[in-house]
Amino acid sequence: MRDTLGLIRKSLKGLRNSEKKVAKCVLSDPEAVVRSSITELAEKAGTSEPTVLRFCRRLGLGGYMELRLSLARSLPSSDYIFENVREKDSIAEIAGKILNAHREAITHTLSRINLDDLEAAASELGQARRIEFYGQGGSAIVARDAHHKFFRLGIPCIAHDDPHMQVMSAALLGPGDVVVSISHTGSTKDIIESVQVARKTGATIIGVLGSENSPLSKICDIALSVCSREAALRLAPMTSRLAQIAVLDVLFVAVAMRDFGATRDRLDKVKMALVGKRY
Amino acid sequence: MRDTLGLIRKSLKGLRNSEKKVAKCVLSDPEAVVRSSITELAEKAGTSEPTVLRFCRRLGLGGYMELRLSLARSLPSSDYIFENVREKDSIAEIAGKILNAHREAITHTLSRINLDDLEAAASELGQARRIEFYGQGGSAIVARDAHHKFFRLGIPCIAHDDPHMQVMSAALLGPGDVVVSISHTGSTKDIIESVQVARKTGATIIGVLGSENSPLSKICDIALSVCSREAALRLAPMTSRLAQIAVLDVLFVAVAMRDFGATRDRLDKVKMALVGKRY
DNA sequence: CTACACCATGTAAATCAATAACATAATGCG
DNA sequence: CGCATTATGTTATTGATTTACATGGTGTAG
Repeated sequence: MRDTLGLIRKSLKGLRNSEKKVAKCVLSDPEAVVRSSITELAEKAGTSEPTVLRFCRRLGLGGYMELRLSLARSLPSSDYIFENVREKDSIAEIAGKILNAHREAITHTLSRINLDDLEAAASELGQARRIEFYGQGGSAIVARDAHHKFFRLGIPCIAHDDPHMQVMSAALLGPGDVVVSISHTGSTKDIIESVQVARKTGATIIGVLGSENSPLSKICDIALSVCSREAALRLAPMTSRLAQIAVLDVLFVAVAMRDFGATRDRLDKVKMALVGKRY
Repeated sequence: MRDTLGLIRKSLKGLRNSEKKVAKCVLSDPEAVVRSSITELAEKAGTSEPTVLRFCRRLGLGGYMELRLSLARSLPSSDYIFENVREKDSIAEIAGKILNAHREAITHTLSRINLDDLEAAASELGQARRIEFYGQGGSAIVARDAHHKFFRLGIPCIAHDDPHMQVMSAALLGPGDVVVSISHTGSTKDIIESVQVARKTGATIIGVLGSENSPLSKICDIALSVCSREAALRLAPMTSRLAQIAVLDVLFVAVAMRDFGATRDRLDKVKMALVGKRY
């Protein structure tokens, strides 16, 4: 785990009081720490150098230098992260801004996501008798992508974007079945209706959502929110889509790893089937 | 410009001989520099500390510390980048590995992609009378995603994953039309056939591909290759898919920025149309 | 061809930051 | 209430980075 900020957040409770002051200081302005000496940070945190050092050690780092280096790495590597794309931007600038926003979204998702929920979701999916992925519009693409991965695991899967198909299919589910509802806003009427129908049947509902508090998050058994500051611009939800796909990748791999022997066989079969389609 | 390695490469010719030795050393193993003291680097480069320092200054950096920090930032931020997911991995480890692989893929795509090609592709797409996105299997998802973005720009678009629809549709194209062919392997027969048909009509072919030298790349007018070391594991092409989506995001934004006034109106209309679908 | 000058590079010394060792203050428990 | 233990700060040491200076080489002009 190289995500230093996430590591600090997780370690917070196990820290001494004055070390906590250091942690707060680092979290509030990591950028500054990279530029500061240990003396400066100690002063800013209202404590002493050895305390800062002890803080580093407790994080599992060798020393203060390592903290700086480690922070420098996990920090957005660019000046223009949250800067919007402008009309006069060159293609190089646009590429830089967009791809950095994407990278940033993934970084944030990694550091913010609730691992217990992730674990629980993987467990549910691994035992599922049947998985249905629901998504509308842009999220339909995420749903399809998820379907395209999970069917390889030998679990009956389907992705539905048609709301009618969703409710009809949802009505036929039961305990042991899992619905993965994908939504950027978490307030799309159609999805919410489909989920409500599925819920009544006793199926487990997992949400892959773009925002923390939404109507949909409240009716999911497990709600996974990706970080979506939807940075670079307001053109279309791009970064959150990428983050959602990434989260489903993680779930897919986690499920695949539950019984890797069997998975490997199936994946090989899938691969072999495709050979004839290529030159 | 935070891309320190790029900066070093560009500065190479303006350097003194012994400074060049330092530069070579840094370029050959930047990772090591982050962990080294100035003395170690000087020794490795067969020169002295002050030379290393002068090298830093010539790069516009304050000192050796800044070089280390700066390198740490521009380097891929993970230890386990190319490490495979293992069966016994915890969910936290899996998430770390997968998301880092994704981030890595985006970073590499950003640093490797040919900006002239990207520019040319954006220009073609911006002037296109009609855009068709072709992709099979996993790439069909990328094609759909692209369609889902580009149609907002008011350009007639379609995504086809059915090979029959592809060839039929391709046969009806002509000069001024653009085909975006998406393929991970670049050797899928169906796509290649569709592209060949489209080519004969005089349509422009843009390829968004996973590998550099493939049959498909040879018959594209513009071939954009994403970096796809398909890091974490062999389960399914995940990182390259993400990178392909990211590249299409960049193209979408670049095209959108060509006439931002008109684009903004259209995007607003799209957004307004969705309002009634939400709570 | 030689000598002077300047530029590149290395050596040695000084400074400053990072860490270790130690001392003191605070807190908890018997 | 006092002792013990732990948290924190002070001082000292070490080791890194940087500066100042000296040497050696190279190019040019006399």
